[in-house]
Amino acid sequence: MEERGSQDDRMGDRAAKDALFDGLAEVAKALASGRRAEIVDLLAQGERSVEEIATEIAQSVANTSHHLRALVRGGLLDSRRDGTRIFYALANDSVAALWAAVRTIAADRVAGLDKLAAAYLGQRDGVDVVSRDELAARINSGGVIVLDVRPSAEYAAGHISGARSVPIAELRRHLASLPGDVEVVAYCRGPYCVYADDAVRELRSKGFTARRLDDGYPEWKRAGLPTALGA
Amino acid sequence: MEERGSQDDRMGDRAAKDALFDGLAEVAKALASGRRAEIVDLLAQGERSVEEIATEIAQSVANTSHHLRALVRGGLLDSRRDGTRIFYALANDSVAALWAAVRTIAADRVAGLDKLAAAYLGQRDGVDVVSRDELAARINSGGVIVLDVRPSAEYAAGHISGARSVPIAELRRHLASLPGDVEVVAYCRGPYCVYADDAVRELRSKGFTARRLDDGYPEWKRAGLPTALGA
DNA sequence: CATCTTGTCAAGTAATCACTTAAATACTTG
DNA sequence: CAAGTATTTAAGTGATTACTTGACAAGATG
Repeated sequence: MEERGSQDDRMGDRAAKDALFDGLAEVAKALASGRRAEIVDLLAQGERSVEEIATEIAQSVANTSHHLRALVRGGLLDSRRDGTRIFYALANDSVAALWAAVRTIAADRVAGLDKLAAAYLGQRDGVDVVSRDELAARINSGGVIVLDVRPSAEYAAGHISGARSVPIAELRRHLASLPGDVEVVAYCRGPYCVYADDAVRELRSKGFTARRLDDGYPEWKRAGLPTALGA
Repeated sequence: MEERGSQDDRMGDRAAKDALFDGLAEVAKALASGRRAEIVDLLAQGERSVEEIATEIAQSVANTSHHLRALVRGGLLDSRRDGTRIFYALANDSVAALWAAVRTIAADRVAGLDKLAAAYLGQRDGVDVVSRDELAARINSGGVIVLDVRPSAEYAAGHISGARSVPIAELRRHLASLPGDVEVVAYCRGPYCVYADDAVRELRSKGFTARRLDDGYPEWKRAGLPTALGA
């Protein structure tokens, strides 16, 4: 049995401090798994049922349910029941801020993340980006076509004002209806969503001038830029 | 057999996506331990050597070194050598933002965190708080005494402009020199630092009007409010 | 009510993590 | 270069975590 120094006594109980910081770390623990990070990234688009989430992250429903519980315990998610389904959503805006901070730090400072991103998103050499602010200005001044290449349900739940819904799977079908002399900007779920990169590569290979928004719809909305609802 | 959109492609994507999000989750993993959270909270005050950190979190130097490596790997810390010592510091401002987001979510939404905080900091019922902005205004208009109750080395490394250094251990000695008719505001390392709470309780028990700043020096500095250096 | 759908819980296994002690490095100073 | 200090690495152990399969619980619907 070791005796605590007088310094520790003045600082309060060591065990209590440890417990408090363990409690604070619970929040980080909730995000400390690639699968749970995928869930948060997905739910930044809007609420989803357990089954939808399980499909999206390619895990069993039981395992997904387990992860969701961990995220709720960490305070990152809320759930609500609607009929036989339970829908999960981000608890509030500070969760989106937390996820954004994690992404920023990872992109700036985690060794090898650029390679992992390239492996998933494809070579980004040919994919130029537009910032939110630049795109907002271009939309106002005209002369740009904005494509929302997410699944159409996500477009319906909220999209950039003036954007056209062209899910990536249907892009080929819409190529003919795009004017060839206007720049196209594609966007999707966020900086680590593959749809916009794929769309830009496809468009460029067909002779269009195309770039991607450097992040996605959630960031656009969070920045207070104009959005619209419905089909 | 090169079919686009075949199952093989999707499975390849899946592995790459998992790897990418595992990489993003590395950042959260770095914070996902109470001891590492304590380290980040401490380093928000400024850089520290391994030994100082080990003492502060009450762990062996070897174990602390291990935790520090994990934090560096997650991109949260940088280190520099000075003579025989190695000093660690937060890598940049987004790490402070990350830690602030974690604290906000934990305080708002983690069940039982209020009890853990009370157990460490003591009952906060009698400890009223002042916001940063209110304190900044009060300092400008005069009529308030600001006490920095952190160890004097931390005061020297940076403090709120106009604050007086009164380490908590020396508070009793300074009581006589404080005017009884002016409000006293104490601050320390942050919302989960115990010094300011202890100081306010001590001052109030001696008849002073006293409150604590609701967060601490790092948040003050991050908000761009006036600071000063040196003794 | 019985039955269906959706989601959660339980038990088990392999992998990872936190911490310990002991030894090895990296640098400074004599 | 040798000695000394500060920090990292290695090896080992008990605890925790992620995921699997199979069973169970809560509502919705006929």
